[in-house]
Amino acid sequence: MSTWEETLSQAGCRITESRRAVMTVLAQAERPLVPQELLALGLKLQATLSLVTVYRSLELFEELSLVRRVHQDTKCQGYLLTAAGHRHVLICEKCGRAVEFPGQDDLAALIARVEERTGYQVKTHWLQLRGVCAECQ
Amino acid sequence: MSTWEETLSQAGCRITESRRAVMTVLAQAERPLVPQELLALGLKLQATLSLVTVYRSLELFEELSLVRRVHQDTKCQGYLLTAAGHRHVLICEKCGRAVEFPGQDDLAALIARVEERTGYQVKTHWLQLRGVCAECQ
DNA sequence: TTTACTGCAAAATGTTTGCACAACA
DNA sequence: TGTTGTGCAAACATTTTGCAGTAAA
Repeated sequence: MSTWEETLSQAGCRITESRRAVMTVLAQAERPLVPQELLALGLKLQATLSLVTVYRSLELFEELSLVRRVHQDTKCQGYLLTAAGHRHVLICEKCGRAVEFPGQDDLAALIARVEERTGYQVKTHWLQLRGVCAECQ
Repeated sequence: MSTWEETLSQAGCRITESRRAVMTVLAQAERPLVPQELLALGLKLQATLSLVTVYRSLELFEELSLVRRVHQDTKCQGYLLTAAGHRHVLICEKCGRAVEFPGQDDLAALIARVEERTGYQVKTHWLQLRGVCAECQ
């Protein structure tokens, strides 16, 4: 039983073919996929998969922190499997390939300075980088 | 003639009452506003303003870097006036009030490290903080 | 007076919901 | 066997487009 299946079980949710299809597609993806893409690829694994179920699966997975949404200029509905402990995303602007990297410590100083200057109390942060991957350079 | 009007003129665009309304509303806003909100507030300044025009104005303004889109968990269509030279946004999770702050230098070291580790060539970055503003604490 | 801009209506997209049936535990 | 989950259809929300009239320059 894989990690995500355990997470689902422990949350009282069932392991279904549809959810397995969505998860498998996400696990094989190198770039953020939108619901429509997930449906198209998922249909190869589960012939009766529907867009509605993709949406509902993503909602559940996001709640359980199994996947994360990636926001980009034009589309904000790309989903990526969550890499444990890692927080930030770097996306290739040519092929869309995404990698995650850790980095919360690097921002501590910056955040402290911003808090002092603005009077805000910073709770969460969100950093996203865009560039060109090794193969597309 | 204000700065945004000059920018529009130089781009060969006209200064219209509708665009003036949208810009005025944005200038007075303390938090990101979505098209619907811009319409509602803009109607007080320009009685014939339409949602279509709000969308078209925002598209133009964004192209000219007069406004920027702010992405949040639930909505990604909030617009904010661009503060010259400043890059990052900090939003209060209680009242929505947003402030911008400079900060590109702080990330240079982090970016250099990520480039080395991933092989990517980083072009742009995007940092957004969420917290509680002084008044909401 | 020219032509960029606007509003309307409608189309195109994207997302959510109600409901009866299916299938996981 | 009892729910939870699914697919369908339809509702809903959001964004875009075609077009004729309007108003900036």
